[in-house]
Amino acid sequence: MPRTRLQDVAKHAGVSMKTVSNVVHAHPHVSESMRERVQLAIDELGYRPNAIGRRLATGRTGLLALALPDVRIPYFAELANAVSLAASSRGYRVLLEQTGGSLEEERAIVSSSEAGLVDGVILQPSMMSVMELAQHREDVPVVLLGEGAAPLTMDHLSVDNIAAATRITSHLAQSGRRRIAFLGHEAGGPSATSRQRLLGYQQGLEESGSALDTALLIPTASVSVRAAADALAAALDEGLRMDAVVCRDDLAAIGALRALHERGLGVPDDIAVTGWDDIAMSAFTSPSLTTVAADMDALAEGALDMLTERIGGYEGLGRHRRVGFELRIRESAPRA
Amino acid sequence: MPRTRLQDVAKHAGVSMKTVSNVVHAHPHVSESMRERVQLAIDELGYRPNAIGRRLATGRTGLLALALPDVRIPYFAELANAVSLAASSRGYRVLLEQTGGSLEEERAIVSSSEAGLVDGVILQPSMMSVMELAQHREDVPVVLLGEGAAPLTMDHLSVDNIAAATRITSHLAQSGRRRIAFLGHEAGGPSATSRQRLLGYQQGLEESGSALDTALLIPTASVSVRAAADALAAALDEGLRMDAVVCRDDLAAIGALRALHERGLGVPDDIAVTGWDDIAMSAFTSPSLTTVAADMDALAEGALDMLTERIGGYEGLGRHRRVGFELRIRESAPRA
DNA sequence: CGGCGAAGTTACAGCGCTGTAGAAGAGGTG
DNA sequence: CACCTCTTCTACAGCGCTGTAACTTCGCCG
Repeated sequence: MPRTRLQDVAKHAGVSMKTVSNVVHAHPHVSESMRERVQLAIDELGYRPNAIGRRLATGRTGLLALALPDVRIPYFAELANAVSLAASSRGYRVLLEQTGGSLEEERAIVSSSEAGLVDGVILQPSMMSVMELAQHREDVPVVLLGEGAAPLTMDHLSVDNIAAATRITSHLAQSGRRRIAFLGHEAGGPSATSRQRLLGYQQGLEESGSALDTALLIPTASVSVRAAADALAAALDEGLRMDAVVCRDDLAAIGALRALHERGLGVPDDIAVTGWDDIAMSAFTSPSLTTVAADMDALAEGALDMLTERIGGYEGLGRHRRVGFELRIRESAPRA
Repeated sequence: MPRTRLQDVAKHAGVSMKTVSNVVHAHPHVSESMRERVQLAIDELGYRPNAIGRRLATGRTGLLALALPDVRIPYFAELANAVSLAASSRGYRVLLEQTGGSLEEERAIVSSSEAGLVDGVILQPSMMSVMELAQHREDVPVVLLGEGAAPLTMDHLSVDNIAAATRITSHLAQSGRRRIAFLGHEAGGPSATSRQRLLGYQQGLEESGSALDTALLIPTASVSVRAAADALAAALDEGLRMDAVVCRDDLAAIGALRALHERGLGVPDDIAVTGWDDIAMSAFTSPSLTTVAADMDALAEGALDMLTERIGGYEGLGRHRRVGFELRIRESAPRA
């Protein structure tokens, strides 16, 4: 049997479709008696408005796409959670799109062959270049997240990774560490994120008067716990010595903890370790991780704000905003 | 300026709208010359079909809702990833709905006031009762995931948690453990999942001839690393002794590792620990975790299969399927 | 007591697309 | 060459809803 439609309710109540529509959406200018009559008909027929019909008529879908590499990476899970909450508080629902960090998938997101499905897109690019992003068709508003460079024409939210890396490196230097390694940038050319963290690391070393020793830069085959553990293990086994490791992210830090533990090296006594992202787990590793925590709520709220403004018709140039961060000092790299 | 519509392309190419539609969807019975002519018009005008219009006309949206408590919990992130991949291989896209484990949110999912938005729902319920689930309006196909009891009328996929808990408990007993504790069921009345794992734990003890000591049942205030660490620490500090801990999930196990480490207890030498879910992290904790791994791909594929069958019109009774699991034996509870 | 504005309600034309039925054209047969 | 069968294409009516404009009441003022 076909579902009851607005029309059926209207007929049943003996009123126009539009009046039923007004009752459903609690529009003003509907008399109390009419509201009751229509509501009765709605209840009797068990009417539920059809989302698609409305969406077609209004042109708004109430849907946002959130495109990120992989929700299994804890940072992105946190992001998905924050965006999802921020979206639903504004009446939007979130379509989860995993790009797997692949160029094709990212391209598919920004120039989807189908239009009109989502009102806006929140994209955390990892492969697309600025130029390519800039050339995307302006059909749907896009907010960019993350550390990559963003075109002037698009909204962008990021954390000042250079500043954060400088801070965390300085923190290690101030607590007396002298040979501070960096672990976890991609072996096959660092991502924009890794690059910024490396720059900040370098700046932190300079500010504290330490020399940069490129031997202390330990790349990994991929962004994963295993790759980080393997890479650090190999470096140690080859005789590389250090008294601190700035890790590209918490996953790498967890890999580092594992590799150090296996070799009987104490953290933080022999080697201090820092992570990045403040994933839930980082408070519970042994030792717990000193890490950089981005203001995730500000990130999600900011993205939603910019996106809703664009959806609302704002046409200005791209806004490039930074959200805050803080160091969470825990056991793996305590204060001096 | 308004977007170009099917109609515009049709006019531009001097053909009917339907022909353009046929070209767009690569329907058969379109001559080659016509296809070229229409394609040219499409390219010239930069036409992109509007998803909503089609959805209204066909009645299918190509959207599925995935409702789960919280993507930040690693198990659910893995699930979201698997479902998302399985869905996109079938041409569906996934709407992420977080219920926060709250009854209201779960109810809102199954009896959403808006119809027609999604073609189907995959729901991992945590609070709703069988009866309540059964009474939901039959507007949209639903597949249930997880260990809760499911109504006969609805499709359901689960892992045999009792069998798995029996296996992992037996594993501990076989490796010589005698005082095996259970950590992590909810203090305020265990969830269906915890209940089954407890039952399996009990059965595993029985099969190996160990007595059940209810003092070894250690509930936690919530399902989290912190709560588990706190609960186990408190139990140890009160003098409770054990030589193994079956944890409700990997998060609890990580909390346990932490609590044991702080007290100088060796894992697995003094106390063996097992987890559940085989989250990515569990291979990299120190020691790495012996854990139960559900066949996540089978779970996602199975859910999609059942859902697409329902969407395709299957009207039979609910199918209740089990997916496999295996023990991943790692350092925290090695083979005897 | 006619006239006027506001409140409440209705009719109708789309939003952009597809399914159906059938027209037009191409090709083959007796 | 009339007739029939395919194939290709078109016209049109929705899918379920909302925005707009117009219409009807009604209370109230001069």
